[in-house]
Amino acid sequence: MRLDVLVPLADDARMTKRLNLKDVAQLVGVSEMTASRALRGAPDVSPKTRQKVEEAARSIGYVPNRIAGSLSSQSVNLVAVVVPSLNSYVFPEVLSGISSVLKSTALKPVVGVSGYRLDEEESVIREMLSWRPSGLVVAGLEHSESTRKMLRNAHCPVVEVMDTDGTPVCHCVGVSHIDAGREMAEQILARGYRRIGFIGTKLPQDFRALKRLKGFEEALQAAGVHLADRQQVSGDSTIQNGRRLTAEMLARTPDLDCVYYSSDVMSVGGYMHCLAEGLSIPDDLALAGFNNLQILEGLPLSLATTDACRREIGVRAAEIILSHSDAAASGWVFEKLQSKITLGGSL
Amino acid sequence: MRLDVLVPLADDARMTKRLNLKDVAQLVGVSEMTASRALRGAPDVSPKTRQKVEEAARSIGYVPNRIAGSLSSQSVNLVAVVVPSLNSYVFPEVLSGISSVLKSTALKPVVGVSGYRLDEEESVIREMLSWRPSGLVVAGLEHSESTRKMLRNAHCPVVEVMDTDGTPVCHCVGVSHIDAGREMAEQILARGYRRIGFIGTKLPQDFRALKRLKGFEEALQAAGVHLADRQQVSGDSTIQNGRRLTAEMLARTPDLDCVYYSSDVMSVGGYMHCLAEGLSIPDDLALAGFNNLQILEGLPLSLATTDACRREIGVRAAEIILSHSDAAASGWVFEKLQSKITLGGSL
DNA sequence: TGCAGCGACGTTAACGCTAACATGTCTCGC
DNA sequence: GCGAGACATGTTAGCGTTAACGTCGCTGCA
Repeated sequence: MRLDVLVPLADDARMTKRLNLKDVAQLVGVSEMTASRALRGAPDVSPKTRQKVEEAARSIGYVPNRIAGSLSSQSVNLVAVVVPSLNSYVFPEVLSGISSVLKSTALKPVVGVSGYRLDEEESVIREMLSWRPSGLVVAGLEHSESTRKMLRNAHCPVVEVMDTDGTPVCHCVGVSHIDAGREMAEQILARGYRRIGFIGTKLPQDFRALKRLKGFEEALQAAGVHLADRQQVSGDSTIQNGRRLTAEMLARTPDLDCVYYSSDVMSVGGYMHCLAEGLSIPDDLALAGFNNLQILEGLPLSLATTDACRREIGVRAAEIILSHSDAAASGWVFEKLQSKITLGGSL
Repeated sequence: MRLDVLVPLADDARMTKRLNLKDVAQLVGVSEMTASRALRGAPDVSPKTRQKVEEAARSIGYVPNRIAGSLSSQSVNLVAVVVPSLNSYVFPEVLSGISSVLKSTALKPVVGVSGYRLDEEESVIREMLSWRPSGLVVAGLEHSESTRKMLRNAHCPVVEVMDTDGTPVCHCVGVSHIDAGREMAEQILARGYRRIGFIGTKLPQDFRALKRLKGFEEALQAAGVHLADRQQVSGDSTIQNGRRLTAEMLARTPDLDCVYYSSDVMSVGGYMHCLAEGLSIPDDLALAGFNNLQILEGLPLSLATTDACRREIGVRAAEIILSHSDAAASGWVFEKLQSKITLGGSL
């Protein structure tokens, strides 16, 4: 009687035993400890034994159980990274900076998304800290009080990134968005524009966009200028929204000579509106955005923007985590990077 | 003698005790088990006790140790998601589909990035499986043999997404990229274009882009047409690269009447070249891309593309994970979604 | 020859939590 | 008043791994 057609194939994971170190060890004829050492590359294993263990593990398809390993060794080689969004073209570059530093180490980044909401951020951070990571990188300085408490109590280095306008819990790397807004306003004013609009998103918890607007308006006011128009959309930062809002704003306030956008994504939308309407930039309308996103490169016209040092922020954050992950290092790092304006041809 | 100026502040996490369930339980005066039940919302706890435990946990800032919890309960409420890249504007939308389904459940997505490299994919998947997730979603059907073995042995549902041209290890949700390439070629041919170029990236392991090219060329050949020119860049898919390659290709093959790009990001670059050079689309040059990315919306001209159903793929993948995460469910899901061409005004 | 020293392995006891079972305690119906 | 049953809580024994320490045999040198 053929059994193999009656019982499920051993190939089906559901039917196979969950493999553990003991299986590997027994197969080789050594203790679990020796197998563990061999697979981790720990010392005190003869080359011959090590090779046999590795072979056995491979042959049966053993995957170590890091849950047990981490519980035992009290160490987790993960760095939690909490960002508001992955759609915005902004944070992947921060991640890339982090990864580039971590990839030569034993640490791995793990991403969580907070959706620009402090309550969601709190639950994401709680979840990540419950895995006892070796470090935590979180975008922004604004958090709920419970979040702040968790961050203070976290037994790992915590780096708040992107922003320096506020009081960090611990380490901090970023740029000043108030300064960025202010500087762009000054450049705009210096070029003689006076009928200035602002277009952004309405996310009440996109604090950095609000800070840029704040700095921007302050600088305008210092020159006795007020925003001629201003609109914030409730949706995402998209090219389409940027285009639509620009059209609406120009319809409402036809004498605008310049628009400042909360993001390059939207300023590109403004540019598209101008292209479609045959408006000349900067003669008919000047445009400025923020972030120095990659989508700006390749446009026929170089749009004014401010580089937010996203990649460098990621790099520095990862470096701080590394240098503080041994509990030995102490001292808090507060690093204000200098954002850099590019004026391009749109101002 | 004042000790408090000599010993570090209790606020500093490094100096505080690592809190565990016992601390909470002792504070309330119950057993660890009762505290555990209370905090997990398990039954068999009186409302009064539950409240006291929750209060105590909050007051001392206790964060459960999910490593220990998962080891004990043999269950991890994480779903591993492995994608080639987060920069490409493509995968965040898959993630968003996954998250939208999972957010009403106890499961959380965890993202890993493989960088369009099978060896890196293998190590990322090994790492993720070593955390014993409740499910694994991975982009693509091409994997190293070891990866395939791990996926087969994984004691959790595995869903290969994006692509249906190949043999999945287990569940599969995606579209046929060969078909997508073929259909676009047919549309292009139907409109009378015959001098057709292809522009893409050179990533040898972006298998889906290769499949689109394959389907595209097959359909051309079926009509007796050959690619007039073709160039693959070694860098990323970027607007700038799309623009540059378009310029170079037109310089080399001036009589081109249509270009098919491996991605919308590049076709937008082609569009930018045309804008800058005053070329009329589609009269001077027709353009077609792939993915139906958000960046297409808001452009003055609607560019031809194929919608790859990215969000829906994410949604379905998450649903499959959910319905198979109890080991009871069985049967493999193979779901070929229908990609949809949009011709817009560029063909 | 004796023994320090080292390399290669094994043994034990956690790590922090939870499943499963055991133990009260209180209510209710007869 | 008393046992059945429901509920609230406690106890025990792992989960799979690793840190720390123990053991054993062998080498080399006095």
